[in-house]
Amino acid sequence: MTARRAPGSSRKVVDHRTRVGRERRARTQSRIVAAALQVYAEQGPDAPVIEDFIRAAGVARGTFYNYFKSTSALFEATAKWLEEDMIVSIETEIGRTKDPIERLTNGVRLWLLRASSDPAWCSFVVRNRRRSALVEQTLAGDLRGGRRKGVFSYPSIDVARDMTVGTVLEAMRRMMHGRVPSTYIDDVTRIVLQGLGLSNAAIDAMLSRPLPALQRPVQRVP
Amino acid sequence: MTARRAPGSSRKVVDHRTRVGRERRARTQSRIVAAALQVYAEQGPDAPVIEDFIRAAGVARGTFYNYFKSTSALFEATAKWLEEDMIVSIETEIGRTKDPIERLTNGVRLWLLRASSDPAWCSFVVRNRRRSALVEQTLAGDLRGGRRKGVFSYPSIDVARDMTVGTVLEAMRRMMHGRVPSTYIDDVTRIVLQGLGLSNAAIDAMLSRPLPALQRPVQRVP
Amino acid sequence: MTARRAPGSSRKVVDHRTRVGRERRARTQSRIVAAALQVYAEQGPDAPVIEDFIRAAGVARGTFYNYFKSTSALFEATAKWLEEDMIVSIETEIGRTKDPIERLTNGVRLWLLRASSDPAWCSFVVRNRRRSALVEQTLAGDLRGGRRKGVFSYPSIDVARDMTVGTVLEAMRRMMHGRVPSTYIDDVTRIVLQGLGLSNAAIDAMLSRPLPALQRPVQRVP
Amino acid sequence: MTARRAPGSSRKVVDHRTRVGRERRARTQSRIVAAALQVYAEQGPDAPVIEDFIRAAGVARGTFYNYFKSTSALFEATAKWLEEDMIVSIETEIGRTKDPIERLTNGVRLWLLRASSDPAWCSFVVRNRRRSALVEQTLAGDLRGGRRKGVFSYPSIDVARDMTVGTVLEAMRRMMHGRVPSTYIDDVTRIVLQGLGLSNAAIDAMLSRPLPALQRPVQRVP
DNA sequence: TATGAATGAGTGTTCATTCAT
DNA sequence: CATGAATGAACACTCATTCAT
Repeated sequence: MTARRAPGSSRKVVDHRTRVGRERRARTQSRIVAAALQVYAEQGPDAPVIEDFIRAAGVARGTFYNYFKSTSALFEATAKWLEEDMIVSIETEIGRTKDPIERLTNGVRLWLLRASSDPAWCSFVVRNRRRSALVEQTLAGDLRGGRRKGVFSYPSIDVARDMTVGTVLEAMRRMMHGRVPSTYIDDVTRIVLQGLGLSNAAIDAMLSRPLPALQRPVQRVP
Repeated sequence: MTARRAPGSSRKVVDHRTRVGRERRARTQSRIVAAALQVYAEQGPDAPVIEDFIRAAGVARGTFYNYFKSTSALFEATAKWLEEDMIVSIETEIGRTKDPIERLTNGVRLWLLRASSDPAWCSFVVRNRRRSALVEQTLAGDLRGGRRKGVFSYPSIDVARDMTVGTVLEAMRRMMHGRVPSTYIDDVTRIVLQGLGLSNAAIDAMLSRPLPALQRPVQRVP
Repeated sequence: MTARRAPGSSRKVVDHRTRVGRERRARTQSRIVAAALQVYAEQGPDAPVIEDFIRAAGVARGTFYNYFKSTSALFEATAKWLEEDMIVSIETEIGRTKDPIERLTNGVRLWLLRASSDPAWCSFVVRNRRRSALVEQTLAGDLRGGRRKGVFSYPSIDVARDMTVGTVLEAMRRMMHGRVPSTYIDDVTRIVLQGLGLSNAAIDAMLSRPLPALQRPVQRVP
Repeated sequence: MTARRAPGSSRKVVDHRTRVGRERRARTQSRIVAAALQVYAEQGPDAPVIEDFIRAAGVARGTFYNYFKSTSALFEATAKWLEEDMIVSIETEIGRTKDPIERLTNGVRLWLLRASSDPAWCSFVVRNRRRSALVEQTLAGDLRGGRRKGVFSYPSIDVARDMTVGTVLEAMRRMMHGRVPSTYIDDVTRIVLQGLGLSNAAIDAMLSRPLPALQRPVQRVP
């Protein structure tokens, strides 16, 4: 019996409209964030203006403000998405590993691998002042774990963290500005491990293990 | 009104005026640069506006443009002066030292000492994207020297430089955002030396040497 | 898909659809106008934006434009409906009365009564710059009638109208911004009548008569 | 001895510069406020946009914001200046008069005279929602005084005020939209006084007195 | 040379209106 | 018809730079 339902307002139609609308909405939002990532990568966090974002995303000014209350809201959203993406991209790989030394080694390698294969991501991370809390926690855990096992040796956890993060960031800066030799990623990893007090033999052993490939495509938007 | 001036006295007066004028000019320019350093330290390189500079320096808008063609010219001048100041401040101390390991050790220690005692300088250096060519050259020389002596051991000069600079910058960032323990500077130096392959005994020996004090006052303008 | 429809049944279905559609159409239009009245009352005639109207009415943006060509069309419609509503609400009561003094007295009283019991209406009327032609005509007729009977006495019809309308509007403004004593409505009526030249005795006589209640519910939409 | 004073920075010169600057500043501010009054008179308080103000004043956008932080700040300034101007213009005349009935009579007459001779002022006052506190106080004082003398008779001070203000505002609205007969101002005053309970004889006596001319030029800006 | 009033291009944000679904 | 995503003209406000005094 269809008489109950007012003509033109069937539930199916509404659902379809809602679904299509939501999909389009999600797609546009993704377009804007993806474009913003590129823009931020090229210009840094302060320089770009709205015009840059909407031109890159191919949307109208008004459309932008349908999705983000302000330019700083866009930056937050981009950074947030990036953080979540990092979690998925990297933690997926090293999540199965329990050995903190191996985790840290492969974490640094995969991080730099991504930086070299995804310049926009690399540039955004370098230029963005805020660091991901989750990454910090993971790193601190591995640093402590490696020390507890008697493999890492450093004056304080803060200093160990500063050396690791600082070196990786500086390496990313170098990648941003030109090509690096094919051994560069392993070289950086090696000097970080050396800074953490690993013996040469242990470093060689760690680096001889195969690096798990980043399984998920690098370019992806929510 | 020039009729008042006795014939023949013109040159003397001009000389006096010129001299006084030059001195005043230099003084005003210094005021602006010194104020700008504070402003950049507080706000970073992108945020401040002309109003901030002239308010901090206590000059009028027009006066500003008598000394600097544009705001970016002010930034250049500030960065240039800072670089020259660094050369004087640091190189003065380690210039007498010939041993590259000692030079690098004390260079890092003095650099961090200055960062902790001069927050404006620290903040400016961290936030400024450009690196001083002179510092890079000096550092590279010492890194190569230490390796030639068989004390440093690193995969490549680039990586050694990235680790050293990255660690120091990250340490400065930490200093910017809060207090650090009194051992922090030596801890950072220690992990850098460890990253460069120094043995623990050698590190202890280096750090037990007294640190030459920064002899010149830290706050000084051209 | 039209193949489903049995031959010959088309008209009936269309009729049903048309009727239901018309009813729904009228209902939606009423919803929008009623909501708009509230919005105008709260924010005045210039401040509200489309978003306010559609949120208050619970319809989509597109739906709004199915019923009103523009926002100013909505304002016109709201004002027009209000005028028609006033006619019904007030004229219904005093329409039976022939004595112009009694008509004017009760007109003012009922008008103020409505203003005090229907803040949205009051606010809209006060803030709306346009005056209803019908009210003006009715008022002018009663003012002339009262003078012809020798009861009203004023310098000119324009001035009499300005005093009456101005006083009532100012009273409404007062009601909008706070509470008034229970005698306020009769006090306002009294001073208007005094301004029109009525004797104290005549005023007392007029105000002692019972005020016919507003018979139709105040909140009603076309 | 002039040697103490640095060349080119003599006190006289500085003073002159300061004085000239201040004068220019005051002149520009006046230009903007005067132009704004015209604009508000033509368009009301909500409609005009920055463009209207700067075109009317003949200044650049930036100049506007050198003087007023926002458009609402301009409105406040204009209203404030107008209030102060009203005080000078009207109170100057009736300030000498002590009799509250005469004060109120001439106050209403002068007010309406100004309204008819200064359309911009009239329009601004009518369209501006805020009322001057000083005018309200003065009016209330006179209304109470007249009643104390047994000349005014009204149900309550609020109602007397509403009738007086409402009538005058409605009269001003009429003036805004077209010409009025030469007797109009006295007619309005007459009906207000009648509304306040004055006898016809007393009204005639009051209106037969000569009206003190507005002595200060009407168009003037701070 | 010092001053600060004036300038206008540039930018962020709003909002009425359109239109594909 | 109902929906709500997309649009872009319009607007408020900023700020580096110029220039008359």
